This record gives sequence, C-alpha cells and structure tokens, in this order.
Amino acid sequence: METKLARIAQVAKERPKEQFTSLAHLINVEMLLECHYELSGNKAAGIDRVTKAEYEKNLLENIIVLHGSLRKMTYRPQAVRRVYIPKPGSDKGRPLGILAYEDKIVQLAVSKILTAIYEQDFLDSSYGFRPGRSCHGALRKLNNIIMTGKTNWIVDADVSGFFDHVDHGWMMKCLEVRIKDPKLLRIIKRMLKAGIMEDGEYKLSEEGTPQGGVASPILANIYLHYILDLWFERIVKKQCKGSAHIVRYADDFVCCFQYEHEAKRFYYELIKRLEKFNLNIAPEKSKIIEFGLFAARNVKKRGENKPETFDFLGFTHYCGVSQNGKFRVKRKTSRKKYQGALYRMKQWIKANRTTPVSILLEQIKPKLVGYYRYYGITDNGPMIHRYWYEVTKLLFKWINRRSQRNSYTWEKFLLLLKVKPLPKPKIYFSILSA
DNA sequence: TCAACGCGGCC
RNA sequence: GUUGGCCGCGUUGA
Repeated sequence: METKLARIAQVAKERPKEQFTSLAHLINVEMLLECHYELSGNKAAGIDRVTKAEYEKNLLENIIVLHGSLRKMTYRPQAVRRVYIPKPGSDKGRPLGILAYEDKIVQLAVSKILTAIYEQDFLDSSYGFRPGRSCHGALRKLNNIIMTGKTNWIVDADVSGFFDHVDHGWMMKCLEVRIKDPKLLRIIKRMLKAGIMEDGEYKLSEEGTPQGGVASPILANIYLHYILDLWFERIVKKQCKGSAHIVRYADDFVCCFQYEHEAKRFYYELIKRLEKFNLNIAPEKSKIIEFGLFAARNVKKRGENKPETFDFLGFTHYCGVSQNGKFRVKRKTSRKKYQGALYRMKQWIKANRTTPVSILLEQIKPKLVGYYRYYGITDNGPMIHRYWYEVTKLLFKWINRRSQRNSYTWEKFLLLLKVKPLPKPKIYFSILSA
C-alpha cells in the first residue's frame, strides 16, 4: 500500500500537471484494514455509537461490506455527531463533528491519497497539518523573513470560522485541478454533505468540513492552497514593487511587506478574495502594523513609544533589541495562552489535590517538560520561568488545603522540592540557525 | 527496529 | 461528556 501511495506521490511530483483519473481503486480491503489499525481505539463513538473495539468484533466482514459499498458507490457516510467543547473565550463553545467509526476509516484512506498528491504541490509557506512541519518551523521561517528581508509592515489576519465556511462547490473545484477520478470525487462530496446530528435533529451540512473529520485538515490545506497561497505567490507578489512574504499555519497567517501602501492594498484585496470563496476575515483579530527594523525608529519619531505587536502560534511577536543593540524580533508567550495554560494546570491540581504529594509531583513533571518544549524558545526564558514559579505556588496552595496533618509550611515545601525537584525551565528550541 | 500507552503544543 | 491532523517528548514492552 505504502508503495502505491509513494508511486502516486512520485508521479505527482514529477508531473505537476498530471491529473489522476484512477484513484478510488486504491481504497481496497488491504488499505481499509491498514487504516483501521492506525486509528486510535479510545475515542468517542459517532452517531451509531460503534467503537473501534465493537467494529473489530467482525472486522473482516465489516471491512468487506464497507469495501463493497464503496465499489458500488452505495456508500453514504453517516451524519456527524455534534458536540460543543468549551472555549475559554465564548460560552457557546467550539462545534465538533464526531464521525462514525467506519467513516473515519474511509476518511483516513481518502486523506492518505490526497496527501500523497497534494504534499507535492503545497508551497513552502504552508506549515499547518503537514507531515514533517511544525509550529516551530513556521516561527523560524517568519523570523528569517523579518530579519533578512525588508519587512516594515505586517498584516496579521484571522479567518473567522474557517472550517465551518469552506464552500463545497469551490472545494470540489479545487480537488478537480488534480483529481479526475469521479468515484473519489463523489466519495469526498458525500463526506462533505453527510449532515449533522444535533440533539436528535438532523441538519444538512451545506457548507463547511467537520471539525473532527479525519480528512478535514488536508481538505483545509487544499482549499487555502488555491485560495490563498497560490494567489499570494503568483498575483500578490507580482503586483508588489517591494518584498512580500506569507507564512500560513492552517487558517492563521502572517504577511510581511516592505511598503505600507502595498500592505494596505493587500489587506483590501484579501478581504475581497476571501469573500469570493465564502470566507471572512475577523476584523477584531486582524490588523496591519508597522513592524521591523525601521519600525522602532519611525514610531519614536512620531512620538509614540513602542511598535505594535502581533500574535502568531501562541507567541506575541515584538520588536526587540539584541545584545549589541541591533534590532531583533523577539517573542514571548501570548497573554491569552499563558493564562489558559495556568488555568488548566490549576484545575488539574485542584482535581488531584487528594493524591499523595510525591505522586502529584511525578505527574506534574511531564506536563511541565511538555510545556517547556513548546514555549521554551529563544528569548522566552522569562515567561517559562514565570510559569514554573506560578505552578510551584499553585502546588503549595492546594497541597495545604488538605487535612491539617498533611500540611506543609512554605519552608518545608521548598525542602521537599529540593529532594524531588520539578523540571527547571529550559530553552529547547532556537529560532535562529538554519 | 517496532508496537502499546501517556504528556505538552498549534489550529 | 471532548474530535481531527500535525509537531515534540516520555514510559513500558517485545
């Protein structure tokens, strides 16, 4: 199976214009089985309440029937189960669409095929949801653009409710650029049209791709590849006299311009462009700011104190100064993410306050290290140190709310931490280099 | 080298 | 009750 997909990928790479007319046959029993084994078992069940364990009881038979329905094109995905997960900001929460288990298998197979083809087409500026690419990579790339290019203006844009507003017609048009297999196209179209079940009521899904759908990430990337990335590369850059760059992570992106008027014109064109494809910029989460080597100087000349900042991938980017007094982009954990992480930690400690202290400390270790591994990047030392300090205080506070005989004084608590220390804050990732 | 499980992060 | 893709790390097995 791997070899067949590798072959498709190779063809896609060698012939960027190639249109694939025969792909659906790749979804055979073997591939469906493989996808089944790849899927995680301890996940919430879809509308039919079938879990992986249950599906497995008659695995071969189930897969063979599924394969038959795909071949005869009688396959119809079930509606996704609507669940709202709480979001720090709003009270309605984030809408998820949980697929039926069997539909996850099909979507995984489809996403593998799409990935094999489209990974070859995607531009270097696209970072989200892609194998071998990470947030840190996107941050480093953005840093290089600002430090080595001629960036003076930043357009920071946020697409509101991207997944919910992907247009099905345009989505299919995007896919048809490369994919000419009507069977595969129909399967994908049915996935998009599967509908939503929300407290007993069936709703049509006339736009959007389910947040929680296995294939949604790759579909999102394909959509924005054509709507945004290629447009920027081929049209926007050509129209600009100065430099223009984009770094995109899923639906979140930052654009860098040399000239103010080109940044402003782009922002205006961007809104029109996205509108055409049923997408909207969230104005309150988007902005154009002066940023870069000359920003600090110009801002001062105008009598303001500091250049504005922007957030990207959990970090607030600001104009800083290096040791030798030169301009440097710096980043620190954004206020929102910092507070969110601390809040979650507090909730966890609260919920586990009755477990023995030594075990509690053991359980916090991997949490802290995981946190440092993301936020421990160049120039963010103070913020992760602050996090470590706040967590320590939180621990002391909640340990002390137990019964009297188990309580600690602050001194005794520090002594305990000497014997069983929490992992120290550490910079794991350098934004500079390569 | 490969599984299984867990933790952290982004959108 | 809580999904998905990706990234990173850890533990345990063989």
